[in-house]
Amino acid sequence: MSTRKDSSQVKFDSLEQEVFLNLWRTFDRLRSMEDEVFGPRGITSQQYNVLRLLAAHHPDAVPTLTIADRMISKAPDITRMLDKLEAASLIQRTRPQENRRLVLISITSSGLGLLAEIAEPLQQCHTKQLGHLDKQDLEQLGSLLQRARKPHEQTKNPWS
Amino acid sequence: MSTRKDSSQVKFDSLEQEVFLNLWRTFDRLRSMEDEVFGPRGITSQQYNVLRLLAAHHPDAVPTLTIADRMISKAPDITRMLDKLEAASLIQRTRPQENRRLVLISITSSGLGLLAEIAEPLQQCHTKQLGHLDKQDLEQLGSLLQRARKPHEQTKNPWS
DNA sequence: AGACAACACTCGTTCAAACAACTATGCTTC
DNA sequence: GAAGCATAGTTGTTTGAACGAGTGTTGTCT
Repeated sequence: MSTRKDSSQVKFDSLEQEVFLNLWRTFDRLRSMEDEVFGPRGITSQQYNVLRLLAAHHPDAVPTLTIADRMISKAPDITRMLDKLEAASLIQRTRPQENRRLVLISITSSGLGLLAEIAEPLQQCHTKQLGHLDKQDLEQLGSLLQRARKPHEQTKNPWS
Repeated sequence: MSTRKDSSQVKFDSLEQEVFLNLWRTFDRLRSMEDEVFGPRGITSQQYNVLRLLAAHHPDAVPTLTIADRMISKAPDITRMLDKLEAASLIQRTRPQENRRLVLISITSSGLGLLAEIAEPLQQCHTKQLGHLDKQDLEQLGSLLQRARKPHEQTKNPWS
């Protein structure tokens, strides 16, 4: 049945499948570690990444759908996600006079404060996640991941 | 602000963070491709992996929580997930006389049929996902992913 | 034998994700 | 300058995930 070595208990149908399951498993483990940082602060990792994006543009504001495009994982319900961030006073929305279709989003000082507060424990988490790999391994892993998804990327996102 | 090269539009706080975001992004892209295979068949990728696990043990049955342990991504609500598979007649449950705490799960012939039916389009999907990488790249990526999560694995799962 | 702890799930509730249909605004073209 | 189309978000609804409290079963200890 399997074309792979039988020393493993799990049989994979192909090397590609095995790599994908490895990817899934590894992501799930590392994500659950991040969730332990974000959860107690009342935000999700997706929300955190919105805040980071807005902080990078601060003090400029960013249109709603531009945020959705730049999300790491695609977010079809960006509106409700921003609703929660606005309710928590971490972001604010404005409708510019010159184009009332747009809704511009900007981070508040509370949002910046939360980012500052979360920076250190998050960096500790990242070190715990991947600190056991050396620089060369990390760069190689990052490079392979980029090459793996390259044919499946949409145009003009900031993920080279 | 960034300790990394500024050629990229996105600033990363650390190499570890950059790799994690790469992992997330790549997983999200590849997963959405798989979902296109599973979605029309009415199952999720998690459900598919339960069926695969059961097929590997067939004709033996597997206790509910053993399945939950072996899932790729952890599944706290395994019961309701199995409910759906049972409602679709893909699995069946039995309570053994000798230990009525257990609920043993086994795959039905319908379940095996679905697996057989899905095998080819899924393999095509895997090839589309990662077929552009050669064998050496795939093995290296798989190996790096395993090493990345190694310190965070619970005991005795089948993921070496 | 009865109490109690451990085990294996199950159920209730709340919360987020997904997809599609809809509203509001601006642009174009005749 | 009204009709039609494109743009930019929003809302409705359905579905799945998450967390914890609760139920039935068995083993253990005195």
